[in-house]
Amino acid sequence: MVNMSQHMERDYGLEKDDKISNSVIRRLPVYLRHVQTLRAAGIQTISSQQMGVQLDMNPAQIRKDFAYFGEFGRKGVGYDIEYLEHMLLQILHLDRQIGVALVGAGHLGIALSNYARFQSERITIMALFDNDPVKIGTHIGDLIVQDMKFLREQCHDRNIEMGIIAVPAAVAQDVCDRLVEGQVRVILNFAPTNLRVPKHVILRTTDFTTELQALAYYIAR
Amino acid sequence: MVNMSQHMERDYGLEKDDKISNSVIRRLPVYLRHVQTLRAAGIQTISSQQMGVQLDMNPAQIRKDFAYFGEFGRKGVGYDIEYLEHMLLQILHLDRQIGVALVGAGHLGIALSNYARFQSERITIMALFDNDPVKIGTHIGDLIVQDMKFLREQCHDRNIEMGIIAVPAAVAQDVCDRLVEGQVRVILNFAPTNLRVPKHVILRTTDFTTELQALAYYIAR
DNA sequence: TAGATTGTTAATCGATTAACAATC
DNA sequence: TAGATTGTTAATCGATTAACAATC
Repeated sequence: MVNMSQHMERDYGLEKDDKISNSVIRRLPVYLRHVQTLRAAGIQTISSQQMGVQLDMNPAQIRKDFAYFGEFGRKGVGYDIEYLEHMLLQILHLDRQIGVALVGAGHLGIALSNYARFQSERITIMALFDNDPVKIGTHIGDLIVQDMKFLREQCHDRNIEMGIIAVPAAVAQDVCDRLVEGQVRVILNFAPTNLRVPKHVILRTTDFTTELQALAYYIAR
Repeated sequence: MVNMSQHMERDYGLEKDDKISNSVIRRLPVYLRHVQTLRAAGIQTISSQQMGVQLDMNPAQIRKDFAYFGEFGRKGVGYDIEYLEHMLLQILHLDRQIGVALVGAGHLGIALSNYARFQSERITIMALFDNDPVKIGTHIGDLIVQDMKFLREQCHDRNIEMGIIAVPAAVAQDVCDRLVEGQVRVILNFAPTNLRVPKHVILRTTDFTTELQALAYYIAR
């Protein structure tokens, strides 16, 4: 009995984030983007059925994904677009500013810094680093490229929550370690290499080479 | 009996590529990269056990992935690194040149054109397009930026097999349609938008915004 | 031969889809 | 009320992992 009650308390404590799978999480931004498009078009309500057709997805999956986070819809009616957008933003923590450190001021880094600013104001690149003396001190947008030796302290002092690695593979692990030392817990890596992070750090690697090579499989078939 | 023989013939025709799942295919470039690292370090043989530790993967999964494509290993010994690399390159069609058209000569496009050349010589960007009159005619590496109005005919005439979309979301569908008209069957899209392609075209979308937003979920937890 | 490791079948796990009662 | 659509449980599908006979 004691065991059971402890177990239930623990479940209650974790509440809604009771291990939502990554597959679900990665679909949320897709829903968000679509909902924003619909709102811009002046649409006010949508059913999972309609959304399924528009996004080429199974309507049951859409309903189930939403239901993990509460009851957003109205039976017989569908989902209110504005409310749905509000909830998706909240779930993804995009209802408040998220500070990001971007490491690497090459073409990819510059592309990313433009991109992120345009697309989603709440994810804000607060600091940009490189180790090239020629680049350090130059302006990119409204950011100044800083020496990588300040990476750790800047992340820590400014409470930066996310790191983006856009440097060559050879130095990616070093950059990654510095981010972790600076208390960054969520890292997006674009370098084509397998990075090692402590268990408490979330790392996602997505690199061009791997994507292209995987797609090459489908050629000539 | 006639039906059965037809069915078997069809299976035989599909042979080894009898629907290997995308999850498997996407791991192949990871194996390839690792095997190349090992070879560069002068290592000649590896077991699925060792590889599992190094890549933080289940050894049974590694063996099963390889086994879809034949018997590469030696029982009691492991896999010959050089032979494994050879086979992975062959499976991914990286043993011959693959012609790529890159659309978008912004920072992302330039980053991609550097990247792809360095990493894997066989995936070759053969043509680069943009619709900005200022960029058209300029050199990027050893490529000249061409007007997008030549996209379709160039892809068709030069037998380009893969397309990369690195343009803003607003024009991505138009670019995509032109690639398809030019007989390109495999497309990697970096624009944050849901593109429509005919069934016979393989499309993979990977965009920064979606990745960042999905990762934002894991912040503050 | 003894020890190691593959290739493959069976068991498990997890994610997607179908079905339907609840209800707007 | 009748028709529509959600939220959720059950069924299905697919992918991962364990286990082990075959064999180097």
